[in-house]
This record gives sequence, structure tokens and C-alpha cells, in this order.
Amino acid sequence: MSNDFRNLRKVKLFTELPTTALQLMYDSARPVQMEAGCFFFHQNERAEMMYVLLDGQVKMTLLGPEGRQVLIRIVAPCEDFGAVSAIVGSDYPLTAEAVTRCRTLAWEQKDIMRIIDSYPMLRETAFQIAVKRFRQLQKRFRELATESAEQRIARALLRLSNQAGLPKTEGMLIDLALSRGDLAEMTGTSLYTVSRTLSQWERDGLLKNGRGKVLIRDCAQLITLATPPENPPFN
Amino acid sequence: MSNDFRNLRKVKLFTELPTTALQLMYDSARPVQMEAGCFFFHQNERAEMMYVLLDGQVKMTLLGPEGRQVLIRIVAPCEDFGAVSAIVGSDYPLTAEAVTRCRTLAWEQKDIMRIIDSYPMLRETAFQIAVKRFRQLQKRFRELATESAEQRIARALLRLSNQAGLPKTEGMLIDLALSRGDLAEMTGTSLYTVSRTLSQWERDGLLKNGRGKVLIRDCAQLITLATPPENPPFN
DNA sequence: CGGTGGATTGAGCTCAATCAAGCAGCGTGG
DNA sequence: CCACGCTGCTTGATTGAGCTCAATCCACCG
Repeated sequence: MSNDFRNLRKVKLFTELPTTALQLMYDSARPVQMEAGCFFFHQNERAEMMYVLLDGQVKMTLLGPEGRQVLIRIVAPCEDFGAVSAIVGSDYPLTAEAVTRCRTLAWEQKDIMRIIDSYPMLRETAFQIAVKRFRQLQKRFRELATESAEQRIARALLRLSNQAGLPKTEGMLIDLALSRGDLAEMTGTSLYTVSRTLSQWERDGLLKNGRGKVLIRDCAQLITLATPPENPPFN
Repeated sequence: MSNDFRNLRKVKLFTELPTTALQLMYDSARPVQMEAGCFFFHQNERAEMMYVLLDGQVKMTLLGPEGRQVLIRIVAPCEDFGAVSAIVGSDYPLTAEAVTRCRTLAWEQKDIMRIIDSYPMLRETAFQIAVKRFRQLQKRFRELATESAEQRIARALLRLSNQAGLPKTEGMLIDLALSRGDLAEMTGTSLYTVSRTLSQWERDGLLKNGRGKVLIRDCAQLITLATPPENPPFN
């Protein structure tokens, strides 16, 4: 339906594209659905497809040799995933798993390459997106190395709220289907620590917990928790 | 001197460039020297220059708001730094500090842009390099989140040995001017933990410590330490 | 030689992982 | 409709890895 087409405009990868090119993309796309718990691709597989998420939630994880994994990224609707790998022509570095039922548009690598030949700016935009994500990861790396579990959890909530928060009368609702375990994998802590911390914050009245969701009441307070004592916020 | 020119060939960013383009790069380069402890640039500054390290060592760090920093990358001779930022036209995300006295070649951003217009593959190579570093960081992120300090230190040594190790009769010598503190900032531990761990390993005979250097005697053993204990769940 | 800054080592302590129950929301089937 | 079970969440108790502080020690410099 043309609603999907309109959503393509919101995809950062495509914002610079002229309408004709966008139409071309749309025409060569293939709709792909995925049930919750299924995988779009696994890490180290050849990157043959790129995806744009229309509806649902996807989590991208990196699995270690001994089984423990980390959650590198959550994909929200109107975001691309697997695109950088497909464009640069390498393997997927991460595993992409549907957290809920998902609707996506998918492109074969060769089709993308053909379109890129006509619209090289697509590759350039992909470059910029990759660099941006790279930098976010650098920041998270520093946080993981130097900050306390509590600070990291606070930051994770703020990021999620920023990325996919729904404004409600009582505050910001994060309604991704995120378990405590997922939150732990994002922040490099344990599920128990996440649970304890969130419970404490609920007792302090600065948020409300639900199963797989969090309602942030006092965002400002959360920011002060995320930033180490002293020093003004931001970054 | 033309020795420098020959070294440009070894720079991954330039390997795909035809000789004429390389000559063009060389001609528009400006030699820049830096004393130990001085800074090429600081994070969040506008990226106006890109560099290639000819001689010496550079460390790239990310500083947090409260002062603690992490060491993201060590630059060895014939590697570029600041290039991705300059090409993509953003700020430097990291601070680049000369660990030893350094000789570099430097380019102004506008000159690079001009050359890229003639040789677009330069941008493409930069893209691939950025993606590759991105992935390395993802791996380190997972390690930091899930593995023990000992494992991370072992891995850091292996990476350094791989990047800048000098083969000796007695083993691999890592002779970067790396303090224990630097190693700690690479691995997200404290200088004390690094010292203790290396001392223990020296007692075990699998390496030899020196001031700002390490001689790896038993590389295989180090690899088994870096990989988590084999747990065969067969009973 | 003495000084300076890195490196080592010990002691104590803290944060957060782990283990172990128990609880609560939700879907399912009887 | 309720009982049940599944799964995710909470919470207490315990433990230990690794941080911190502090006191040397030692290599290399002038």
C-alpha cells in the first residue's frame, strides 16, 4: 500500500533521494514478514539483503563464542538494518531477531547496487549513518568501561525514550517489548541488577514498571542519575 | 624524501589508488611533527585535517564528562587517523595524542575533497575502513560486557602483538610506549589489575615485562586465556 | 647518584554477579 | 471461568572479582 511508500521518506537512508529514485526503490522492494522470535539473519552470514522495518521491533545482537551475548542495537520502525553490510558488501556483523511480529521491506544486494550506480549519494548517506552509529558505540563503550551499572541503565532508558518513547500524560512510555534481560544485555549488567535498580527507582517515584515496558515519570531526575556527580549534563 | 612516498603505498586508505593519484596526494601533503605528549586534535573539534603516521605512536582516546577516559585505538606507522572524520566532514570523535615523538603527513580537508572528486574510490575505501573499525569495536564492546578482566587483557596483548609486534628470537615484542595505565584504559580495568595480571603471567613464564613494553613468550597459552574456559556440558 | 614517574604489591572494601526462592501477569485448556 | 503452567519479574543472601588507597620499589633520566 502507498502508506508504506510514504514511510520510506522517513527512513534516514533515503531522505536525500529524489522521488523518482525512491519510487525505484519501492518498486524493487520485496515485503518480508517475520514472526516474533524469528531471525532475519545471523552474524557472519553473507549480507545478501537489506531491510527497512515498517512495523514491529527488531533487536540486533552480537554473540560471543561461549554463549553470552550483548544487545548492540534496537531497530525501531522506519529504520534500516543490514543496509550498511549489504552496501559495503561484507558479512553481517550482528544477528537480527524479530522481538515482535514484524513487517519489513527487503532488497536484494544486487538490486541495491544497481540503484546505487544511478544514485551514488545513497552510498554516501550509508557512510554517514555508519559513522554516526560508530560514534554512538564509542560513547557506549566508554560508559561501559568507566561508569556504574546504575548510570548505564539510566542512560539506556534515556536513549530508548529518545528513540521510541511515546509521550503520555503521565510521562514517557517505553513500550518496546524489552525484557529485563534485554536491558541487561544492552548495559552490560545482569538481569537482577536491572530489576533491582528499576524497582528502586519505582519506589523513588521516578518511573513505573510494567512487564516489558517502562513509564518514565521524572526524566530530569533520570538525567542527573545518568551523569556522574557534579558536572552539567549532556552528551 | 621519497621514502615517505613509498610508505604511502602501505597505507590501507591509499592501496587502491593509482600512482598518479598517490603522487597528487604526496604533493599536497604537509609534513607535521609532534612531540610526545602533544595533541594532534581534541575530540569535538571540527575535523579540518587528516593524518598519516609515518613514525612514532599515537593514541586515540575518548574522554568522559567526569574525567575518566578510555583508549579506543592505537595508531601504528603507516596508518591513517582523523581521515574518516575529515572525509565525512564532521567533528573528531576522539582525541589524538602523540605517545612518542611523531612524524606525520597531513592534508587539509579541502584538498582531500578536491582529490576525492577525481578519485571517488578514496571515499569508498574510507567507508570500508570505517566499517571495519566499527566491527572491531563491536567485538570489544561484547568482550567488555561479558568477559573477565584477565581475558580482556590477554586479548589486548594479542591485538597489540598482531598490530605492532616485533618478532624476536625469544618471542613477540610489543614495544609500544604503553604504560600499565594505557593498557587499563584499553581494557576497561584499573592500572593495578593490569599490573597484577601481567606479574602473575610473568611468574607463570608466559611473558616478560618491561617498562612500557611486554615480551610475549607463550602466545598459544595467551590465546587459551583469552578464550573463555571450555565448558563441555557432557556428563 | 639522587630524583621522578612508572610499576609492584598488600589490605580492605564495594559493587554487582550469582544462586535460590517466591511472586505476578497472562494465555491456555479443561 | 477458574486452575494451571509458563514466563518474566522481584527480592534476599552470599560471594568474589576487581577497584581503591597506600606504601614501597625500581628503571631510567639528568
